[in-house]
Amino acid sequence: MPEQYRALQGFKDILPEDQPYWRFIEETAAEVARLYGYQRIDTPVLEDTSVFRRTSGEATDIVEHEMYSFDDRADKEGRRQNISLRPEGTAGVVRAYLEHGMFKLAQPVKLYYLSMSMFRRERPQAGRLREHHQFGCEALGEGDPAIDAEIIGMLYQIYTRLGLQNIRVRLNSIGDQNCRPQYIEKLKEYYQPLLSDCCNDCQTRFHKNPLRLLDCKNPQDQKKIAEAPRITHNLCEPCQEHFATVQRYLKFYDVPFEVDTLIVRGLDYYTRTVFEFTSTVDNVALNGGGRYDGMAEIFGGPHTPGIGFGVGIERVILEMKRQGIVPPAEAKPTAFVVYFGKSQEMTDTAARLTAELRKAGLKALTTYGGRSTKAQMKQANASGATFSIIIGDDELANGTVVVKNMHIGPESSENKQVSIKQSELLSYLREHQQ
RNA sequence: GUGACCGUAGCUCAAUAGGCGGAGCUCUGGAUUGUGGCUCCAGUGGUUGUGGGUUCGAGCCCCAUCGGUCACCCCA
Repeated sequence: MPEQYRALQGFKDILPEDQPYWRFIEETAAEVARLYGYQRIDTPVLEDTSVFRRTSGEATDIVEHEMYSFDDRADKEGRRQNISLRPEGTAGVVRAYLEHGMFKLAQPVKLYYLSMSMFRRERPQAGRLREHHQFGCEALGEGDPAIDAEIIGMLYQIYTRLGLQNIRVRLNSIGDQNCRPQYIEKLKEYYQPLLSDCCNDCQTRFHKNPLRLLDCKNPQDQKKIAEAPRITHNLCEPCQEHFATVQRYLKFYDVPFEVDTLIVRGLDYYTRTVFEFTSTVDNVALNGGGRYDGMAEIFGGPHTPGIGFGVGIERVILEMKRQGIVPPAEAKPTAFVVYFGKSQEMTDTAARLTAELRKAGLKALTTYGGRSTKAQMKQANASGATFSIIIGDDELANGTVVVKNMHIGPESSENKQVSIKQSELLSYLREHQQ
């Protein structure tokens, strides 16, 4: 296969063998989301670049060097719009909320999206792709901390239903427009005299995005982080109360969370509550989320509090595999029609019976192209079908079929096959399947 | 963007010291001309990622390039 016809770097085909994981996660997530009153939305994969730029923040890594952005073809006036593949889901949903006037509906408006593609031009590695998929929820138009707890509780319930264990839930509050600027000043004051002793990354963080100083993993800086002022000790009164209430409500959902004052998140739009669920194996984030009370105003909309999260489906699948969780398998066929002979009457009969079973809603397979009897039976066996439906010359002559139970093993003395009228096939299968 | 490791059949991997490219699985056919699983036999499948170099001779050594994996950065 010439390399030019391979999938692009960081892009992956999702093969049939992995599809059961996807279906299991999608069905579980959607079911729980509906339980909490969320409604599905799908937004376009392309948006005007400013939708992401203005919300995520100009100086974030995602916007600065990870977006797939390009000029669209020129319109009639020769203008070119710069558009981008979405790197995250929230901005598009908020854009849609405003565009369709959903702020006029009863609030909050609770939306979820399923397996939407996200694109970031990073170097791929385990659990990180250039196209990945997220399931996400956004609750718009409600600032009550109860909804923060609700959304985290819902997420936890989804993981529980998937069978995942040992998931770390980490929670923090990064304040709002009132208290965060003051905290950042305090943090910079603290770091200023230590800066010359900090790693290179931290030196740039200090100027570019001071909150990220707390994110440094360099050993030489850990002590500085440990003694740095905490955001949670510097929240304004309303933020403090909000955070306390979130934690109180969270207990109702039995979520074993820990407050981690060091999680800050990579997007600028977050306010107050932020959270991450991580695998305990490698601490990699399975999802991230938080409150973004200022986003709608960035788009010129009315003040609209909001909170949401995005779950990385590929990462959840990785974690499920690590924990040995096997998703429900695809249903096996009820019947596999085989036929011995190549006459038109024979092939017509096999095709007709197969079609009738399918029209009746049974999962039925058959063979094509007149293979040997043994080969057909092998195919029937490999398909996992409960019954093979066997048609030979004798059956053709008297309008019957042989129904053979493929699940009865070779060592069993149990009767494996019966001859029945073709007209009784459907009712026989309905009666005897599983 | 930085770094490390790895590229042999559809998949998982062999190939003595640089000396005729192999096996298992899968797939196809057969052993049993109308009956699967177990077993046995046979077959299909390769420009050893690509291009150059060293050598009498390169899957193996050297250089380049492309791709993959992993880590850093960052993130889901």
